[in-house]
Parts: sequence; structure tokens; C-alpha cells
Amino acid sequence: MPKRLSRSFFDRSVHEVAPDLIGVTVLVSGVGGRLVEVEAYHHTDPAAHSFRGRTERNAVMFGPPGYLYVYLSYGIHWCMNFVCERDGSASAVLIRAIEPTTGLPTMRRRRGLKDVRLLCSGPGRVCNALGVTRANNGAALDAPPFELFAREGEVDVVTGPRIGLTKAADLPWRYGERGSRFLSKPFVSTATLLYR
DNA sequence: TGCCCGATTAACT
DNA sequence: GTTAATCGGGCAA
Repeated sequence: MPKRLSRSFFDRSVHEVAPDLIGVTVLVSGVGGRLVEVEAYHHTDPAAHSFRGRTERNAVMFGPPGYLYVYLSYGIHWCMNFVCERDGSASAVLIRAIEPTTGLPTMRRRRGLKDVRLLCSGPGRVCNALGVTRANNGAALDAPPFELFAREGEVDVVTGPRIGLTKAADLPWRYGERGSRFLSKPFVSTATLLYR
């Protein structure tokens, strides 16, 4: 049985936590899979929601690490982040793609799809498949309905520019599993390979 | 109060 | 490859 991650896993620099999350299993009420793509955001980063200070929406980012920040994107899609570092750091990792492993019938029903590669290949799709909404904003990651399990074995982690940004779009703070078929977009050949 | 636009997706051509 | 859908946050006034 894999080791469960505690909230202390997230009490580190967001740029250490983000690559370490690749290969970690995330379940919500027993539905989910392996993380294959994430992005790092810190409040010193112009692209981060926390960049302009604390507001009602981003308040969870300013709290302790190991909690969930959920927001509505483009008025349509829920996106989820894992809060990192100490209180006030306002850093978080955006969950962009998961390799589905558990609860596939549930995910297919929620998404209205058969193709497993489209179930969780994007931040909005991840929340749709796992049933995450604003109701989960502020939830602890080491308590029900969330379960996080450490990765088993080695994972090749690549890094490259983040997606969908107009600010700080050149910063290489997107991390993913090399060659995964479940990414929201492939990493370009110039992406850096990190061995884990 | 009004206005602009985004950490997106699916359905188009 | 392009674009509509859709709405709350943040800022100007």
C-alpha cells in the first residue's frame, strides 16, 4: 500500500512541490488517478491570482499549506490548486492533468465521454471528472473526501512554459511526466528534463 | 455601477 | 486552425 501524503508535504517551496507531485495519486471520494501535469504559481508571479494581494476569492492561497484552492475559470470551468509553503506565501500548484486509474465509470458518466485520454486532460476537465467545485474550496488534502498517495518508482519529469497566460508566459513553471498520453498539451522538445 | 477580460473547453471549418 | 459560451474578480469612475 502506497504511503499517504500529509499536509506537511506541501510546506516547501512551490517549485519543489510542483515537480514532486508528478506521479502522486489523487483521489476524491475514491475517484481519480496519477498526476501527470501541474503548474506552479507564487504571489511574486504576475500571473498568480494572489499577485495583487488577498481577496475573498484567493483567501485560501494565503492560508496554511496542504489545502485546496478552487476557482471558476472563464465563467464556466472549475480549476483546483494545492496550496504550498507557509502562511502568507500565497503560493499554489494548479492541477492540469491526471492519468485516470480509479473510478473510470464515474468519470466517464460525469464527462459524458468514453475516451480515457480526454477524461482529465486539462484543469477544467480534472475538476469535472473528479466532481470538484467551489464546495471543495478550502478543503484539507489529507482528510476525506481527499486521499493523496506518494508515487511509487521513478518518474521522468519535464518542465516548460505554462499554458494560457498573457502575463509571465515565458516562465518554465509547468511540470509533467515525460511522454504521458494524458497531458493537456505535449511538452515542446526544448523543455528541460528533470530526472526523479 | 460599469466595463474588460481571463490559470478553458468543445464545436466548428 | 478559429471561435462562441459565460460570469465573477478587479479596477476605474
